[in-house]
Amino acid sequence: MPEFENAAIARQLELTADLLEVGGVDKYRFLSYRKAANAIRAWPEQLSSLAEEGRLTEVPGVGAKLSASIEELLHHGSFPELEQAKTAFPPGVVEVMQIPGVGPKRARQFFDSLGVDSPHALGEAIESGRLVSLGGMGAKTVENIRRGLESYLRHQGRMLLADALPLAERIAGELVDAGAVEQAVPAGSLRRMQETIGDVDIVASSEDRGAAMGAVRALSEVDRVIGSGETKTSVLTIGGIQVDVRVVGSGQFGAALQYFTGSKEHNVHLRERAKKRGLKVNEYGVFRVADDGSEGDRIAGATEEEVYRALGIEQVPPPEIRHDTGEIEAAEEGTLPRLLERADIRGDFHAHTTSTDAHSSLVENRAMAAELGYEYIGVSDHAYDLRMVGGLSVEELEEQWAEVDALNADGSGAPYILKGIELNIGPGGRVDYEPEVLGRFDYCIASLHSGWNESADEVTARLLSAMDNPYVDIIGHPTGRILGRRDPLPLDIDRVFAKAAETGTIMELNAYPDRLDLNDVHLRRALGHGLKIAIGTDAHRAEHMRYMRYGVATARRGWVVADACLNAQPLDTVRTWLRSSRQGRVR
DNA sequence: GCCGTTTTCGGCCCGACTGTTTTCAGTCG
Repeated sequence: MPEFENAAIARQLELTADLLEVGGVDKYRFLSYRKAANAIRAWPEQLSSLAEEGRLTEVPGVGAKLSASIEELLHHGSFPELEQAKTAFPPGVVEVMQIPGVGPKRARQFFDSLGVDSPHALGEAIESGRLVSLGGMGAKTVENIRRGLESYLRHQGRMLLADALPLAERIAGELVDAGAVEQAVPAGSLRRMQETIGDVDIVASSEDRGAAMGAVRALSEVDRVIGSGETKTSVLTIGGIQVDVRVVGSGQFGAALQYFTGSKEHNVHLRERAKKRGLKVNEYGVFRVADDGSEGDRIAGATEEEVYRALGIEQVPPPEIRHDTGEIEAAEEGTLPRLLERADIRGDFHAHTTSTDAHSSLVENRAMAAELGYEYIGVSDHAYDLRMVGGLSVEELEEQWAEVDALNADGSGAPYILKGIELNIGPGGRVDYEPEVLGRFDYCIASLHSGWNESADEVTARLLSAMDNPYVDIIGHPTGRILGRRDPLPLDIDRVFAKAAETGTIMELNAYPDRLDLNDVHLRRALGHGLKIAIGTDAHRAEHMRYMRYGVATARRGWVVADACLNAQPLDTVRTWLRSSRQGRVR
């Protein structure tokens, strides 16, 4: 039942949690829904299979009650607790709760007193002056909420990693350069390289906090100061992005960095663990707890290594995998793998040229590949069937191949160019060109560019059938999602991965910032099927090849190691892998 | 609602900042 994949179940549990929180139930009750949702989102097996085998309670945080609710959800699309919660409050109230400055209590108050059941209705209540008339609502609070609503509506609360990270790095650099702080590092979801970011968190160290906070308020990017205390300053940038900077002493920097990197779930697990050992962790360090319960000696805090070691964890989990999905246990046992790094990458298989819809030439792409230190670069323009973006005819291919051969023979020592293509997966899973043409490419990527109105069975069948084609080496941007704009295709992802394992097909991790497709959860699942991953930037101009950074970050979030990554291999290994996928299938 | 090296019942993570209800509730991360 692919329409209820794990992420969808997690969303329903989170909605239930939010509704229960607005309803004001015991907090540990709604927290348990959230905790289970977190575990389910990252769980490597389909919950529907788990349910059939009666193994749902193997998921941490899922007990007797929740496993019954999940079974109901799988069979009937909902469950009694959710339905009951929905009758108490319309789901729009949950949206209101997501607005900065509004939490569960205020969302409830606005609904009860004014009937506010959507962000839009909240805007009307603010404009008409009804909000300020409520108890506890002063002019300043209402103004904060109004600005929060504005920001929420502007980018639905999230921005792309590739938009936020450069801003955060520029600000951190500015603070260090100004001499206001010793160190400044982006923390939070940015440091974890999450695909979208709510706001920018920066952790800094300085012995003169007052001066540091002043320097933050004086940053050139600042439009407005939201709040500024001894240790934290929040500002809104001219671009409407909220930036929070926390400053601590240098002896506390590691603890603060750890604390503000999160994730929340990771930190909760660490603090629980600390408590069991008679310790306490906060943003200032790791402390012993005295017999009377008061804070005792401080035993760590200057570096993250110190903090984790004080908690009996020898390896520092890389920030990208701090989701409390097994990394703490693995770090403790010392079995965390060495994750893929940018320096491991030797090439890029997904780059377009001016021959179709891109803005850079083959020569420019090759120059960028050289600049990035690559050994090889693939050209993968759109194939014939995608006429609207200038898909290449066989004659045009001959021209491109001649150019590639000439460039490869020019004796310049530049990265080797591989002849690739991005095929379109059409009706019935058919792809462009005849087999004789397909056999002349070094590799073929095949991608779905349609199917959002098809059923899960139809679109999955189309993809499986494409993988039966022995010339299809790589599946491009497998789910087709575009962050903030387009949902993923309704694929049965486990059937896709099983077929890929059977046919030796490699899955792409498309590194383009609004795709990042496969995502972290899918990647981990793909690795579980023994699949290989190819990270491609889908560059439509040479500079886009720098997006490899976000691809590598997403790969790390999915626990990908260099041995599983096609473009972390030397060229002869790449050829071997590509050949083996065709072996025994090409006549 | 979950869970067990403190427990099958009674716990369940921590601190800063803001605004307003002058002693604290709400929000945030």
